Amino acid sequence: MSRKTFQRLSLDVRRRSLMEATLTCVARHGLHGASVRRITEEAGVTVGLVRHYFGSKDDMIRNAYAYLVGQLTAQASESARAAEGTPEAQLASFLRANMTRPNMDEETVSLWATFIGRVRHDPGFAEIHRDGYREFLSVLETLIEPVLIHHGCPYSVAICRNHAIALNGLIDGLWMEGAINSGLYAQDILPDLITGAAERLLELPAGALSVPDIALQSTGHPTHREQQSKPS
Amino acid sequence: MSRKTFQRLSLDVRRRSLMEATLTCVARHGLHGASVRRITEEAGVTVGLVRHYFGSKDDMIRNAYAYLVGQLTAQASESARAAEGTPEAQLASFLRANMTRPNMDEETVSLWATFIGRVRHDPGFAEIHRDGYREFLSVLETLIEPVLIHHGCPYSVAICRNHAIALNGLIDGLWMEGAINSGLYAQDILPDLITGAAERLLELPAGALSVPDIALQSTGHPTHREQQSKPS
DNA sequence: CACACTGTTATACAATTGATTAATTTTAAT
DNA sequence: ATTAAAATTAATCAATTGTATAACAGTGTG
Repeated sequence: MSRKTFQRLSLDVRRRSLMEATLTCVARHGLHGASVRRITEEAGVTVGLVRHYFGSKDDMIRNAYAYLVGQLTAQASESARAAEGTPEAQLASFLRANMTRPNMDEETVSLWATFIGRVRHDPGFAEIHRDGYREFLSVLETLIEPVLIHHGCPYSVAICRNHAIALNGLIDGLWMEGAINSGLYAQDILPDLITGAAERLLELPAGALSVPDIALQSTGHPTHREQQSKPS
Repeated sequence: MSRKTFQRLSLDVRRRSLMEATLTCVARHGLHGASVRRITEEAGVTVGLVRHYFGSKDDMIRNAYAYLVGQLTAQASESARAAEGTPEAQLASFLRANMTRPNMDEETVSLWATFIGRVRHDPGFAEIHRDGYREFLSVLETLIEPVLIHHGCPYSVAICRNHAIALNGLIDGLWMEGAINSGLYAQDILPDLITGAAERLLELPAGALSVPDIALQSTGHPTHREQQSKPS
């Protein structure tokens, strides 16, 4: 009967491995089914390590949530930065990125929702959520501002912020319902749908955010844009 | 040591009492903290009744989720029906109702999010969610249609449906982020914010959905509408 | 009033939970 | 090679979990 062989990993690597295993288990079995044993088995280690790297299971889960939110906001900022070209193209690319993989992913949404449910009663979760939300709003404002100015729309910090709040609501709602997708509509209508909706929300001329020939390869659907998204 | 005295309640009453206790516990402690013992204590009964009224704890929770979704959609339909007057006033009233109590309630949102997190991996939950979502979309389409027609907007079933999807996303997102409210803005800017956003989303003339003097008492804020929506 | 029915309580049970501790093994420094 | 530090395992703990079962008690029926 020999002991399990193991590797000593650096603090960062091991911590991240445990947090990712935590997220995997929470997504798969819910918060209630994500036991320390399942998580550590998923990470390929034994239970004792939880205490060693995090004080407790709850602490590990909080850290995993922060890790998830960090990934999400980083991904969002990334999508925004990656898009080049006009401010319109950047905003459009950001919106479309949130309606396609990998950003719009059912497992991620499940995770996100599960944690959101704990925000109300756990101050630690609340802080993590608030920071992520603030960051997302900030990114949106940065993207919206030059578009409004460029089109000579009525502009002020307050207007821009209100637009960001509304647009964030739209993104969140479509992101969630779209990812969970109940089969009531095809998911691939969403990129065009949100583009049109954003144009109207910001009172831009129709088509202001639609793809200008090139420039949107990064969304994954470069070639076919067409009929289905035309509400008018 | 005497036994606990008790009342024999009708099947419906007892079942509902157990489901409500379940929702209370899930909201307060999360799915993982909502044990059979806590739930039955909350309901004022002993653990054995779970097996008697529901086959298992999981079955009870599924039923509680369906009960919650039923309440939510009923509340939404109610808000829609309660509003009288022009189609614009009805839609406006519906939107505002979703941005104010009792519809916009942090505990309800927490519950909703917690359950959404299980939709992906539990077919029972998925079906319940889909039915609720379909109902909500249907209500929205019914409200949107006459408004579009009345304003001579471009109209078709497909257009109306796309508008409903977008508007539903907007409502869901704002409802959730607003209820959780992280203190990044005042919650009471939301009724006016969503009204304006909906006007632009549907390409209605500015002010088409703003309160026409009376007609909106049912939202709970009849008298003061104005100044506070300026975040700056 | 006695009866049967069943809603309800009380208790027991095996399984799982998160936490703790001591014994080991890896790793790096000497 | 030796040694010391610490990362990791393995085993144990009391507490809690969901379920099952038998005893009890309230309710309406004859």
